[in-house]
Amino acid sequence: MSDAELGFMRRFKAGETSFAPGTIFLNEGEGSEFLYTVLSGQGLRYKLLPDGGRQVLNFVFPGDFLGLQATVMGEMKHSVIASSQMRLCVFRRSEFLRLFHEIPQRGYDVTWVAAMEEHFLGEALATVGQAGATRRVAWALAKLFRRAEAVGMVSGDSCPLPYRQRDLADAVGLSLVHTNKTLARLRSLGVARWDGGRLTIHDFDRMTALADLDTAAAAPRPLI
Amino acid sequence: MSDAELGFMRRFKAGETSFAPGTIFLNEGEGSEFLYTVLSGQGLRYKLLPDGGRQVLNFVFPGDFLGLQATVMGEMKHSVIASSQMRLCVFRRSEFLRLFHEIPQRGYDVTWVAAMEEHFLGEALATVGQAGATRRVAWALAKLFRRAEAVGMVSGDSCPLPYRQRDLADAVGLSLVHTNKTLARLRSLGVARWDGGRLTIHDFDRMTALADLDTAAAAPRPLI
DNA sequence: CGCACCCTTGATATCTTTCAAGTCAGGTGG
DNA sequence: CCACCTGACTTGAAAGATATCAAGGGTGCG
Repeated sequence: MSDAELGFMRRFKAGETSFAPGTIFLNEGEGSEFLYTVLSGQGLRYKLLPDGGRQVLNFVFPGDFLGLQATVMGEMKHSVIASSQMRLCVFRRSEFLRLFHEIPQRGYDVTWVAAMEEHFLGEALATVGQAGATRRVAWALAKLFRRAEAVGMVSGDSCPLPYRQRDLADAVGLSLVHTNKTLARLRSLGVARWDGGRLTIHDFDRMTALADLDTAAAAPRPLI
Repeated sequence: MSDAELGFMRRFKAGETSFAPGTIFLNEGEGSEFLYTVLSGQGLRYKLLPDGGRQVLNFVFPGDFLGLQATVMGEMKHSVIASSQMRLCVFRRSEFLRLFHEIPQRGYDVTWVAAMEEHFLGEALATVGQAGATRRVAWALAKLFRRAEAVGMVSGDSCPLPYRQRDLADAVGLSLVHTNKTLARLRSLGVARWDGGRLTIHDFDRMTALADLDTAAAAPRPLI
């Protein structure tokens, strides 16, 4: 880091914070004084629908950058909830515009992150819009596993997965019951199992085949 | 525009170009030497699936910024096709990083656009994932009308809509047949009709109610 | 012990897809 | 001008996938 960068970051960073599981710390429709980078723990981005439904937009992992929408568009367009204990690095929204002026390379990195998020949502939309239940669920589990892998949370063939079946169902656009039955099918096929807060992939090749994903690992993410 | 901005833009802009309906000018999996801003005409962003399916990610309107992914991630993650005759402003990818250094405000605008796109895809995902057929189609038509409105393409209660029913079906994740029947239902309800390349909204209130959208107009978009 | 919350499973209802035809308009060649 | 073709739109009927309803089982916790 250059001196300019260090100087800016000192002003930009407001501190660190921690949230307990179940805490909603960014709220759809509200602004936020802060931006966050996830240091540890996992959560969910989601939207509530007027009719009571919920769509999970993405699973939040360490390294994720949260609150950009509130910063550039004035208010959050989705909410974020902690699913496990989360530790976050806190930044001042008020300094955000200056980031582009003082350390342009970091501004570019923010754009990179936003483009990556856009890419992910496009893939999610294609999966939810076009795939049947098995592929949707397999895709979501494979994605989750890959992301866990990218941040070193995998040990052996399993990783922590502190979510509920309801969360997965709301992510892939299936009912809870059907999601449960689809998970049971994957389990009985010997492809993957999800027990006691951990996801285990027994046959990664078959999993990615079901998910229709290429076998490339997740791209590294710039730190913000 | 400041002098710095003008000087940069002169280097950044490579010219203008035009594509005939049916031309695929950005291709999933390929890089692109250029970035584009749409001057006129309409198109589609879409992804092809290995099994032959297609997901339309968004409808392309004047003012849209295309090719960001190829620039920041090395290759396009979706394709773009012209649905009507399109005129585009062409920029050199090679100068893109310098944009952040030389005119940071424009760098911020790029981030704004990316965040907006992310917001749209989130809303699309929520609609496709949670809503039934009528709401999905009503949502898409209402969105299209709003976007046309924002760029002055609406006259009276109708706007041009140079797409096929298949395009809409692939956008909302329904079969062509079911999309057709849903359109017929909206027509017989007197809410909207889509004929001869034009969309007419007879009852905008009922339309937005069906679509579950708020009544706010689309936000203005920075020019790039 | 009883309550909550989550996961699981079977049966039934609903929605959506698929299949199969048929219409209609524009374009082309005789 | 007409026969023919193609692509897009339309419609009905049957098949298939998913949602909803209902109920039981497990676990942690007050």
